[in-house]
Amino acid sequence: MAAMGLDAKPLQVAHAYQMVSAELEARILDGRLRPGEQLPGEVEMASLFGVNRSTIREGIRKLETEGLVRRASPRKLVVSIPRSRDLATRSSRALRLLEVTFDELWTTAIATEPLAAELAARNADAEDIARLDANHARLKAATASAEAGAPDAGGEIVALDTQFHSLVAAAGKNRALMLAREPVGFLLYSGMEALVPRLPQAPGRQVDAHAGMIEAIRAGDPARAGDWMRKHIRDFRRGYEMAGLPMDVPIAPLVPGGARPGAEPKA
Amino acid sequence: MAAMGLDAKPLQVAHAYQMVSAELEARILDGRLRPGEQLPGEVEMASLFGVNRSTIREGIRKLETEGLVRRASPRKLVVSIPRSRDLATRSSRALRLLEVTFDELWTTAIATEPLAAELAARNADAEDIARLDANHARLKAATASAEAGAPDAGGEIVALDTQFHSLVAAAGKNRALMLAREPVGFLLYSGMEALVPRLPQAPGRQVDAHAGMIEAIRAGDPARAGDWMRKHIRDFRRGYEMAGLPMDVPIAPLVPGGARPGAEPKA
DNA sequence: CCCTTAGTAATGTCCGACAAACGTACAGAG
DNA sequence: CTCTGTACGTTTGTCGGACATTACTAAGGG
Repeated sequence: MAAMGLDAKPLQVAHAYQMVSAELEARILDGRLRPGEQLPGEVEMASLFGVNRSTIREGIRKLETEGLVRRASPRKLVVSIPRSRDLATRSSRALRLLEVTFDELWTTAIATEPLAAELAARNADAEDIARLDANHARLKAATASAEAGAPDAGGEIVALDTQFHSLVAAAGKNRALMLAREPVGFLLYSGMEALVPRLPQAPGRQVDAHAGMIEAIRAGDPARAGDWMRKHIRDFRRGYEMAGLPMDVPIAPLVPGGARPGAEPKA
Repeated sequence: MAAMGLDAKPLQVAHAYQMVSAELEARILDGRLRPGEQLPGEVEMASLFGVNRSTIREGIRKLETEGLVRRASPRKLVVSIPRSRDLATRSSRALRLLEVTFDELWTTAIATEPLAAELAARNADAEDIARLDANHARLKAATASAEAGAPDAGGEIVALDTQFHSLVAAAGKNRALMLAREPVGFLLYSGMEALVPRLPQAPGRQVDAHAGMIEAIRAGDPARAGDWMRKHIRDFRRGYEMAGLPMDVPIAPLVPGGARPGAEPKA
């Protein structure tokens, strides 16, 4: 019974909890339910949809996970816009599981990050610049303590650098770019963790580049901000090369030291 | 009671179903559970974690929504890598809810799309080019039927254009870039829906640009492929301007014709 | 060896129940 | 009069059990 006129249509049965989430999702997406609006309680929804409360719960769980719905307080369920923070985390996780290489991330970053810097130079307001300054102050402090031989300063430098680039993107006021670059940046800059111990001069160069970029953004000079960013990103790659780190292997391998036997699920 | 030394920490209670999903998620992310591996049934997991089956279900629902787990068949729950398709859909939805403007999307695209074209020219294999050719054939057909006055050809042209750019990105073999550009492209090219009826010559120019790009990719000429893409994207903006469409308003407004009264939730 | 068929087991859904927490209303203290 | 504390009803989170449907499995027949 190979072909009888139909070509392998999925035809997945619609489960009740999926219909609940699909229905609510549709109402949110077409504006019938608007962000901030509160949803009725589980019991009431159960009677509205004509299903059991357990089913409603599973449907809500799906929307909650998708970020279309959020708990304003433990008892208030409100419609909301997915936070880019969460979306970025998800994408970042997926990229890690896909075992993307340094090269893939870097190639993407060299396209997005300079643009973010240029936009920042055009659109940054006083608050953005204050945040960049604050970040830079903390980076200088962390760099100093790293040079003094502090043990855990590397991790903080990575976190601050990641944040710096997010702040630059945020200052650019382009939400599409922010969402697109965030997961890439998050993963790419985490690769610096491996760089710091092998290249002691890296943090110093980084501090200079950040300083130059902040200055260009403050001056409202897009070209200069973009140039600093390009230089900064290229420098990162050069550092990676000099440290002898490979660019064509997963940046964050799934199983660093091999899977441990025992402690298996399903026992 | 403004400041008393603590800065509003969330301190959210950990619910059982959250611990279930968090535990499984941790095992997936550190490699103890590997993609493809099958998970035990709900009853067994319930006894393993010492919670009720309903609780397990809610936890699994979360992982399922996140894409870390998938049903290979209705009875088989396997660990999986989130599909970039799903992630892109989510991000795209979020951008729409955020009411991003044409300008934001376009500015991001002018940075990512040419890069995708360049990478495609470097890395495309025979299958990629075959897919591009197939897409282009269908686009030519749709364009012809649109010029002949077919009613619904506009929608197909949009879908084919969106797919074309995805195919180009896929041919570039950079997964980070694919993930970053997909939601932006999806939303941006959907804006062409409004363009086609007002600018009858647009599809023709589009066909030419796609043809040129495919040719450059086939020839393995990154610079030319990138140039075609830049031209194509700039042309899109020009078309948008010429059609008198605004660039600084949401590309896909949430409430197109105003909210309808009645049919409100919570009756 | 392939196909059919019966049996088993798992999922999806429902029902009912209860403790803990959250919100609210009200009473009392400052 | 405002603030604090308490009592109450409500809602959520979790539990236990139950059932129909339907995948998988394995025995049986061709």
